[in-house]
Amino acid sequence: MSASPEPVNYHHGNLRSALIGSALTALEQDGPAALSLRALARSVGVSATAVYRHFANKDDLLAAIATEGFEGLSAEMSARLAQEPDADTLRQLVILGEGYVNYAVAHPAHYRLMFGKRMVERAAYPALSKASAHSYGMLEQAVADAVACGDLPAVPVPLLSTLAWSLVHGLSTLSNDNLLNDKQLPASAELGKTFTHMLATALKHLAQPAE
Amino acid sequence: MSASPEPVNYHHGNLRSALIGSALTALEQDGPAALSLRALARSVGVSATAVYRHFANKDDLLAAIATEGFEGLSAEMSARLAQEPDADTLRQLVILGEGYVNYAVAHPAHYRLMFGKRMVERAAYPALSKASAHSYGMLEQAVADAVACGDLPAVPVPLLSTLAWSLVHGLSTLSNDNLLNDKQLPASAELGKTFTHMLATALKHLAQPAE
DNA sequence: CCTCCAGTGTTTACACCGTCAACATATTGA
DNA sequence: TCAATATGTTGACGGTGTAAACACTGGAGG
Repeated sequence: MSASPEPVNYHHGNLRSALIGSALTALEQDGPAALSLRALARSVGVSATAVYRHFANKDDLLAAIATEGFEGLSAEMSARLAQEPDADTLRQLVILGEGYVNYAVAHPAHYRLMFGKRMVERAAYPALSKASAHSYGMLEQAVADAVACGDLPAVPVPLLSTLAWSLVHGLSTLSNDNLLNDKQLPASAELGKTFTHMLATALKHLAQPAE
Repeated sequence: MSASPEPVNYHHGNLRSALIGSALTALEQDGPAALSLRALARSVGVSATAVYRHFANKDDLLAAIATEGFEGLSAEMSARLAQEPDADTLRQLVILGEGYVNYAVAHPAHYRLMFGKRMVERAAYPALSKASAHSYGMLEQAVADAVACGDLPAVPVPLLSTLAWSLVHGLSTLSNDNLLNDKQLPASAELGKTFTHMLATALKHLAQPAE
């Protein structure tokens, strides 16, 4: 998808991407803790230790998947922005938020992994750090633009970004964790739009003087 | 702390709470995936299978700890409310949010566990469901009160509650995951107060007509 | 064409894990 | 006092992540 040469035919064909694909399916069902490298190897018809020709260890595999997740998240947001080239800065923020939440609910396993405990020490995985920084950068840039042209008040950009990020991240995780289901909230397909209203209103009025 | 008889002296003394305590220390360091029942048993000087006299299995142990976490969260929020008995409804909401975020950043391992993948199926653990419902209930109640007395507009309470919860939950998890550290944000001890401003402003202006 | 080598996969082995079954001991209540 | 029950132990089984040593394979240089 991005930077790998991806040899097409060797012994197995392309073990690396087969492993990632199979891992993702398994993750969707049982979560990262339940994912077993051995079962994974079995599922693609390869011996247990073959995995180690492509990944240093389990965390390395998971980091690769998480990286792919951030790339997908950025792609989703970019695509939505591109669809609406004339959006003003506030509208851009809303689009980003919609894209964010939509990606999260559409890829729960990916999303959970991206923010899971195992990935907290991103420093160990440069590609992951870079991908996640890029996603966040899109948000921060949009906030900065909005502040620069006066659509948002001149409040520190990191504070505004954090607010927006907290909102979309919180909504995404709560939804993924089935913590919103028993209340009369929109189906997850509609979550993005509900969020739109929430964020647009909050942003519009945010950061007025405290009192 | 709440509902257990807690026998004071048996074979070990009180294995159950010793295990919970030791588990919590281990969780603070390495996360739930890295917690080993055998290492846990070792750390309190007991054989591996002794754990099974007190917990059905590993998840059961974790659920007990998560339950304790929700009780602590509710307690924190209650205590803060009690300190300020004359707060109006909006101020109460802010107090709850402050308490929430403060608890989360003060007990990261607890918090992560409470919302971790393993605990998603709360239905299997009634005590956990109850404790988590109680925490959420405090928030929803405060929102409902605010709406009832006109301090918040007449927007569906679940929507408002979800917004507030998303915000505090998102901020809490981002902070716990060290995703806010490299930006100029207040030290975690001050996170609660930063949040206060964010939430107070957002709430005050939320739910105006979309346009 | 042959040869060699790096890339890829396998076998074997180790230490650890969660958990079950059978057994041993301690505490308590009748 | 004594049996029932709560608690802890030993031993075993199948699973795990991963290190080491070995084997195949396919392409590059002669």
